[in-house]
Amino acid sequence: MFSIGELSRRTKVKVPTIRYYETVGLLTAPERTEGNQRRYDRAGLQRLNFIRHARDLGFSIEAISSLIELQDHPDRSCQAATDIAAAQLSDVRAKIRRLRALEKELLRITKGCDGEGVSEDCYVLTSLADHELCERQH
Amino acid sequence: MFSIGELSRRTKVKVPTIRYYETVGLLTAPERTEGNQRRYDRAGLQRLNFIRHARDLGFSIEAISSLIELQDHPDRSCQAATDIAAAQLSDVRAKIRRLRALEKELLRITKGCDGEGVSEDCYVLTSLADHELCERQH
DNA sequence: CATAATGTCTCTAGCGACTAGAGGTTCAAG
DNA sequence: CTTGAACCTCTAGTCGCTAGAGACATTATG
Ligand SMILES: [Zn+2]
Ligand SMILES: [Zn+2]
Ligand SMILES: [Zn+2]
Ligand SMILES: [Zn+2]
Repeated sequence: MFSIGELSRRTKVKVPTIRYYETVGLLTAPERTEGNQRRYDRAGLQRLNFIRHARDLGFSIEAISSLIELQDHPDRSCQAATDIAAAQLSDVRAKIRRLRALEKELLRITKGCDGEGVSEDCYVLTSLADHELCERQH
Repeated sequence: MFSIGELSRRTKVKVPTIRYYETVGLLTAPERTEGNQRRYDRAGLQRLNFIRHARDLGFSIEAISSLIELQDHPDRSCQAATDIAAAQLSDVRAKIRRLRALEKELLRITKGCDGEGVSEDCYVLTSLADHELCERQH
């Protein structure tokens, strides 16, 4: 049995975030002391570690909710879990593709000016004003 | 002189977004008709195109504000503009690095289960519960 | 010229995932 | 028993929009 601060230290999740997870239903409300303070057990710790790991991997709160729901029913098919993970992977890949396109254009833009000149002739500003100068879509 | 709807059509920026840009000071308030409706000119169109392009490249509203400020003073040094663009590039690259690490782990995780089994034995769920299974930091 | 349809106005609230702060209570150490 | 850190709830702010309500303006058609 440990306090919210202790749980925070062990999971590296900030105290207000833990309370936030409780209000949105990701964490079930733990026991309280007589003085109304939260006390967590090993199960609470594990659950929060799960949440933190999934958040670090970019899963949404909603997705994590579904995953936890599944975890709580060991006999159910895990199809939903693999679907969620696959969706997350393709999401990440889409983001990478987009960012790579941005990187390309930003590289061209930053290379075009050394910052020694004056705003009027700046390639950075000119490029931003005209998408036609871009090599690809983004 | 054209309406906000016309401006929206020409720039592909939604009407409420245009109004939002005005409230946060990105767009200067345009003239109004007698009936209080906004009327834009060519300069307004150019400015909004600039904003949209910069937003598409991931610049923050604040960064765009600075860039526009600079654009309005053609005689100033453009150092700030190149700094902002360089910062944006390194930001994008940091995001790419992070997402690539996520992609790696998510690939491992999704490969580990075909979704045919049961929640209890699911590699997706097990992996999320234990960061030790991850090959790298993320 | 009257009406109807579409466009526009302001204002407020909501999204996701927190984060910060105020003002008050409880706990643990000395 | 006192002190100070940790805890409590509640509200509001972050970013960049987006959606909706209810009212007014403009434009197209008959
Ligand atoms: Zn320059
Ligand atoms: Zn472009
Ligand atoms: Zn599985
Ligand atoms: Zn991990």
